[in-house]
Amino acid sequence: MSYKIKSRIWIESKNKVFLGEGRVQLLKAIDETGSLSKAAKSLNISYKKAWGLIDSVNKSAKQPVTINSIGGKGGGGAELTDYGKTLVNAFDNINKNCWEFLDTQLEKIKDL
Amino acid sequence: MSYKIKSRIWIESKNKVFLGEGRVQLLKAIDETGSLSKAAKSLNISYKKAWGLIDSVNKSAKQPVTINSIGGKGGGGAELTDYGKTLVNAFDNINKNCWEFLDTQLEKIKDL
DNA sequence: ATCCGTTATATTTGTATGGATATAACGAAA
DNA sequence: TTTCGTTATATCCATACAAATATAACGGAT
Repeated sequence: MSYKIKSRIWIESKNKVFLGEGRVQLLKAIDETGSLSKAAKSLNISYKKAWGLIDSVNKSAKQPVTINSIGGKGGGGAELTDYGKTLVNAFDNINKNCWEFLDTQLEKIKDL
Repeated sequence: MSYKIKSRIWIESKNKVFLGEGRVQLLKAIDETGSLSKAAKSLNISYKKAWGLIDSVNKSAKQPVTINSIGGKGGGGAELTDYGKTLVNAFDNINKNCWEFLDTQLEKIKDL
């Protein structure tokens, strides 16, 4: 029975949360489904919460992270921009590196 | 206007939270004040919450982390064991290292 | 012109976490 | 044996956050 080190990391911009694990998960789901409502369903979160999250992301981002369209073919949709994909990849990379780093730190407590 | 990377880490044992930043803060306050109720006051949390936290810590720890006494001189009190001090130091060290590590990762997003 | 499924938004409802409060048990000291 | 301040515990209450619901706006396709 050994210990595990868990972590949550997030990026802040102007002292407000910009990107975290939940937001990145949502951005990935938007990329996969092409729609904010479908992405919310796939993550079992309410549309309202999902909308608030990407609204917040887009408002504090330097460039658009998603492009949301109302009406038209299929009623509209949402897509991840290239900039959004870059951010998602960068966050995932940092997060994965953090996990690996913390695994090395486990040595310090495994015998306590 | 640059980004900041924030983090919260915690240690789990048997899939339950064992030590996190809040618990470590509380353990430090117990060490400083000699009492659980005083420690709770100093952190502006309720006694109930504080009691639940250290009860949880002690229940999942391999050795006692605090020793709580009821009655007697001063009504009783709580003190951090040597084992508890070791845990607090180990957690603080890992947490600090994590912050430093994440600072190095900032480079990857600072131009995004 | 109508329909459709989506984004966008407000309002109401539900829930879970912590706070406030009350009280018992305890044991050394006076 | 009474006092004292603490730990331990239960119960009730408040408040913040998310869920559920409702509805408007939109624009391409039919």
